[in-house]
Amino acid sequence: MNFKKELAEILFEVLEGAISLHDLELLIEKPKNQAHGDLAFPVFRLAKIKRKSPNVIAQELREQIQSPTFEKVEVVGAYLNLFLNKKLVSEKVVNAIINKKNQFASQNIGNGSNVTIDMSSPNIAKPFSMGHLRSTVIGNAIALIIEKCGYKPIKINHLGDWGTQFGKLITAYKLWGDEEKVKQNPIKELLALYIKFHEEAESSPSLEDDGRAWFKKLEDGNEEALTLWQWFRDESLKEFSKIYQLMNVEFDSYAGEAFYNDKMDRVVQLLEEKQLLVESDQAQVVELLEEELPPCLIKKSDGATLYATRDLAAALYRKENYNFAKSLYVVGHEQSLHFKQLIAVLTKMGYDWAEKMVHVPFGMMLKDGKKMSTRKGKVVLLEEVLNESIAMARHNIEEKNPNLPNKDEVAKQVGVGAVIFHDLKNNRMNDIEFSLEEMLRFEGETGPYVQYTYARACSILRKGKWEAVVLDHAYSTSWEKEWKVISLLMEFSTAIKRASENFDPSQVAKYVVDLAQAFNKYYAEVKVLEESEEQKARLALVYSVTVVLKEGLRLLGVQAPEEM
RNA sequence: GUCCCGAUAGCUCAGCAGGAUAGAGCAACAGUUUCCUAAACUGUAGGUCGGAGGUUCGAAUCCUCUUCGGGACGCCA
Repeated sequence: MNFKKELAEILFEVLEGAISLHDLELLIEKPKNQAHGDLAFPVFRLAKIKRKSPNVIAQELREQIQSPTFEKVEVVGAYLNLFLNKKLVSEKVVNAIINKKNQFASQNIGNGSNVTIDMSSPNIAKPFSMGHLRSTVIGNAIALIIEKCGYKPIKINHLGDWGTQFGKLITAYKLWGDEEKVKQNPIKELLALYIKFHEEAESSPSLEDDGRAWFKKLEDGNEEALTLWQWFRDESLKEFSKIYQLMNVEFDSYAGEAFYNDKMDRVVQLLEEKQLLVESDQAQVVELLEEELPPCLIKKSDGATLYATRDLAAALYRKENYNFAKSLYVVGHEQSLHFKQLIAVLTKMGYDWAEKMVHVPFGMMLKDGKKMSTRKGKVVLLEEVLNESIAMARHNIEEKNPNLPNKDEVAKQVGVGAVIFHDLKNNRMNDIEFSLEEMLRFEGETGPYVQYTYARACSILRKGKWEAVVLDHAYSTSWEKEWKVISLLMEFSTAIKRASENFDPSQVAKYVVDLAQAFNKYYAEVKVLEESEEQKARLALVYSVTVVLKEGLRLLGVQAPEEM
């Protein structure tokens, strides 16, 4: 159902190859102004080749385009404006959706190949902050979108469960910790200890050395260190799983940094064999001079490993176990240097698959224009935000639809949907200033707006007793009033494809808002349930919209209640 | 200092494989419910697309320079 391609092929024939098929497809555009038709072809390029005025060329072309797909071809200046045959196209689209249901717009670009997605990755013993929300939500949406395009996503929660921070935490716990208090409120207590550590370290820098020493012990298998670490980890995971359940996110693997503890020797060995390891200030590094990057630190002067070491081990492990076609890292953009180094080192090691690794960066969640810092206790907790959002949704239901049967369930879907959608609707590179007010807005370009549109459409179908039978006959409508909605329905697969290629869920979020807006306008203009011979066609349109809105929201990780 | 991002309406942002008059939402103002859920819809107002050059028939979009904001730059992750 790609009419752009169809037009390109017609033009290619007519022009006898003056412009390649590929270029033609790029030149054909979708006019912003509906009065300019559904597709347009600017002929400037031809004017140069043919040495005729653009307007003359356009006039000539108009005569030569003969296809039932286009009901009208107009020339305006140097533009060829084409109008699709509304009846033919609309019925094609609507029937395709009725037949394929949620499989509509599914594609098989990926051919079932594996794509690993490193995402979420919260730090153990720290609260799940708004910052981690972004990686979780973006990663989850990318997984769903690429799956729709025929890839097999493998979601990996690369838990931050290893590193010097645990040495610091153990130090702090041994100095000031209270077992009972930690048991009662693990995350909160551990966070308090972590903050206290950094406060105290300001005046007594030797604490930092103690922290590093404890981490070294942990890495060397010291029993006391390991027991504490295991305890912190278990408690943290319990807390995290509550949030993941709330957001409906699941993982294929929880192999975090600690998982690679026994796999790092091999990396170091490989680097040595390839003579890439250099000593520098008692530390082991890989120089990246030709790449014009700073050196990548592999081992600290005390022999302990670093972030990069673990990520190298993880990359090797993932390649060997999942044989990925692509390996994505949904991690904040402040870490882009790290990933450049990582890929550079792997390339130096001779692994050509390093080029299949992609850092998918995103902007930061800011508070008062500044980065949030766990060390200074400047965090906003995701769980609190989600709960507030759910409460707000619940309040709205009480006000607007008090007879709704499953209020709590719907409040959860709407509240959580609002938070997720708010994160996904804009380009992921934009920094987001944290604002509860913004997040809890349920009007305009928001998740609840789209959900509400879906609920209204579902309501029409219920009352209109719509049954999705496969219809092989024509509808008695001209599809004039429906056209805006139809032309958007056609674009669903394009939006998905773009989102998948650019790892950019906001393409789908924007699409779904556009469709909801178009439908709401239609809803205000046309009374579907009024008896008319056009009703069957209109119900088919409403049904099509519900299918696409629901699927679009699903691809973002947002649920769609049928009533709200 | 080097590198990476960003700058479009009062606010939050679309548009950025160059195309026809730069679009939404929020906020403001004025309206719409005997009729499919008003979490909606309609209308008014709001802009030298940070600045300066360049490429082009055509630039918010591409190139160069520049200003401002954010981030990263070896023993944190």
